[in-house]
Amino acid sequence: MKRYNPKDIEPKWQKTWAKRDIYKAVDFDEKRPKFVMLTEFPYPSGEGLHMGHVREYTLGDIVARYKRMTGHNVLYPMGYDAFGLPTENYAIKNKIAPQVATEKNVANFQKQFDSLGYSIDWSRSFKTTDPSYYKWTQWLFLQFFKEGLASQDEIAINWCPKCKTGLANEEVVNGRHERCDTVVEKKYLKQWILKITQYADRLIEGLETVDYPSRIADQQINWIGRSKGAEVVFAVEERKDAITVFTTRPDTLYGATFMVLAPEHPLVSKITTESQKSDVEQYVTAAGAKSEIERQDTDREKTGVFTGAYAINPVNAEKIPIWVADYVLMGYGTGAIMAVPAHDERDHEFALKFDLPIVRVISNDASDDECTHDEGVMMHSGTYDGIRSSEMREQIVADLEKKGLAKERVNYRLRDWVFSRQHYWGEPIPIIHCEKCGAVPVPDEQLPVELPPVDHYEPTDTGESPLAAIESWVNVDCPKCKAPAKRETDTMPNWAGSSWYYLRYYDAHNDLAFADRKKLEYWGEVDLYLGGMEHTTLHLLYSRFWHQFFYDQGLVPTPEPYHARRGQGIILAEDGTKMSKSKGNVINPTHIIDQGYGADAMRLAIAFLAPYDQTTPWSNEGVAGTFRFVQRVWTLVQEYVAAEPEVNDAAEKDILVATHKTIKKVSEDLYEMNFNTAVAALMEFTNDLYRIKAKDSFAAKAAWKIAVESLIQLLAPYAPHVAEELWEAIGNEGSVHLSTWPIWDEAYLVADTVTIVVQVNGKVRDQLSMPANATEEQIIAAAKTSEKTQAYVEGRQIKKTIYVPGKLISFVI
RNA sequence: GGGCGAGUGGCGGAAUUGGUAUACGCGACGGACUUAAAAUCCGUUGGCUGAAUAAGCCUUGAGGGUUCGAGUCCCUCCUCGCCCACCA
Repeated sequence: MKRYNPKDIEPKWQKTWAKRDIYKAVDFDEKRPKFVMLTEFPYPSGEGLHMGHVREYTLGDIVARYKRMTGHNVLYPMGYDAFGLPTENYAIKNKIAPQVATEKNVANFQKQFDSLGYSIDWSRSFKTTDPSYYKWTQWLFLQFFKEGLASQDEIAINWCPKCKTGLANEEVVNGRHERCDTVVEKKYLKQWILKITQYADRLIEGLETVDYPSRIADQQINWIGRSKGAEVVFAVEERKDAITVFTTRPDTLYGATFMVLAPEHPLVSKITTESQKSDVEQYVTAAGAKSEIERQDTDREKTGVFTGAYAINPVNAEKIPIWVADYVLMGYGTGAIMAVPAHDERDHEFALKFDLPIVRVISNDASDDECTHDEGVMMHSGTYDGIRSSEMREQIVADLEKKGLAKERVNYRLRDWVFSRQHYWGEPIPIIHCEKCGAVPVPDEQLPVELPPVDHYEPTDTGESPLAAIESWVNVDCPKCKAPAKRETDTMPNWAGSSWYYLRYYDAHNDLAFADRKKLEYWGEVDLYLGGMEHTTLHLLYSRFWHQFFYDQGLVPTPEPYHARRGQGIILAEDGTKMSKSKGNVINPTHIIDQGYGADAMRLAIAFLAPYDQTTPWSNEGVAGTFRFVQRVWTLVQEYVAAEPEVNDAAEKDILVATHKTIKKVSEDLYEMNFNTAVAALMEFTNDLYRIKAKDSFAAKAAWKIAVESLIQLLAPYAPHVAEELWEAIGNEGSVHLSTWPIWDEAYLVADTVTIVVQVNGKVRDQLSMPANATEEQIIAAAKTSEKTQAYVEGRQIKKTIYVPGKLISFVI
């Protein structure tokens, strides 16, 4: 008998599958239901695939294979998200073109992909850096531009001094650039902006129509941060200026005892009085010099300075001082607040420090000197005294609105998307700047605007991309008026190409459109999208925004891109910490395969490890375990093949019951994505078959045939190579992966005998094996007379008997 | 400070949603095979008391409650993880 050695079978089948092209997705196949399985495409770094990739793609592959075997026309595609900083940095360091570095890395990734046995339709693959792809990224950008959703503005942006580029709000985590951990700075730059805030409500509402886990939906809703409130106008005393504030608590207006402007607020310099001028200027300069991290530190003591000016509270005409303080942020609301120290903790702290008046306007359970934001009954609020604060909230805005001093408003935490990067390795923004015509889109027939070759890829300190140095490329004629004009030299962020890539899989090689409408309609929504939780407020949000806009433009047939989203957990190192190069605890999936475990054992180990969405440490011993399991299956099937045919039907019933039980369990688990318990069920099944074999050898050949075939088929999504090899070994024609998934027969799952648990006062005292058709009376009688139960029941009064059919009897004494 | 989630053997994790807690795997221990080891195969393996594979008690982060019965439901508390955060 041949021993199980993955090296003998895995490369062989990988080649055969590629040659026979068995994983090809068929456009317009109407006979079978379609299923689009998507996993996030990788960034082809120099390091190759890591465990996180392998978990995601393996689980995706298991689902894709299962769906294929259940009769679906499956599209499981893969591509490369290749623009971005790591490749650019690599190119700078090694003085090679990023195009060349990308080719090299992609070739390496491809080799690794092949060795894992994924059922990907590679005919639809592409890189976001292919001009034939980014032609359409540019074209789609121009649709935003034409609708006024992409524009260039000079605004304060987050700037990474190390990467020398502007960043989107989503890329800044705790004041640092999420990629390189450098503290970001504020910088005023002319930047391209995508107006994602215009889709804020749609991005929230759309979540109700899709199947996302609540933690993903909640996180997006949280990030968008919709809050309902009102804008209220405060006049500045003895001036024509007015300060508009945003508040979610207009009910506390009578308690506003001062106002605070952000240091960057344009009114600061205008309203500051002569005597306060130097203090205010000093404060504003100092605030500007602080890093975002310092600014955002909530433990910091409040600072601020009085402007010398006063505002008039519109509800009671009271004169209240206007302060400047950096706890008010220019980027949220209007950059100015009305301060209500009695009902807002930050204002409270500020008032205490600077000895400002505190006026309580809501009466509730809180003690007098306590700051409380709870609801209650109004006080010190003129004619509103005595009504509920929640009622007051609506009324006061309506009343002020009549005087033009307030209006309802919704505010978002979400910021518009800073979309330009001052780097070489990205899609050029297809705009030409003409002195006369302004920003002019590059005409469709001139797309793509290809990246020109340059000598130096280094970013500059000036906020200009290296493309600006290539005069022959920059200087062009205006497409409109033919006057001399200049190309936009900023490029798009790495999130651009990934915002629509799934659509390209539907029609990867189309030169006339980003995808053919009929193909978009045929494939429709992505049925299942598996990816990392870390993309919830980045890629996932961005691509939903793009898709919703495309839908509005009539470019795509569905309002949302992904029907169901699932996030897989992180695989930690064996010591339970995050894998990292610096700690030297990185597990390389390729090594595991090469060590002799093979792809099948590794795929099983990944599936078996834990629920897919759980963060869990990796275990090398775990792969050893799944390898042993594959080996046991291998040996069992080989022995079955070699066994002499018999006609004895000794264990037929046991074999078929185990088989159908397992088919049911594995099918249901796969449907629910409970990969770990499905593998456990396959292991149990194998153990059962070994037990039956030990007792009766391979008698009941007919039943064994069903059992072995089912085992191989159920195993196929997890361990595709060994399943294929064994499928052939038992004499089947064609691929197991194109065979029909077995169906269980409930008839085998109805047991003749059931185990009834006997409890006395809630404690288990005995188990009875009873015929399945035994009546309640028979079971109670048996329970009462059982030897073990008697010791507890004898001589006592049974107060109550509970009978759960087929499960238990409980006596209360 | 706000939102979400989780605490079960030495470890990763099961538990039909209120009905035999610890499936499956790892590790460990014992045995078979072997000159020996690896590999493989067969056992045992939550804790305590017991010679026991007799019997009993205890056990799902802690404490209380509901129930004939709670890992599962309710209340209080503790710990950990993720996301957001001077967001007005």
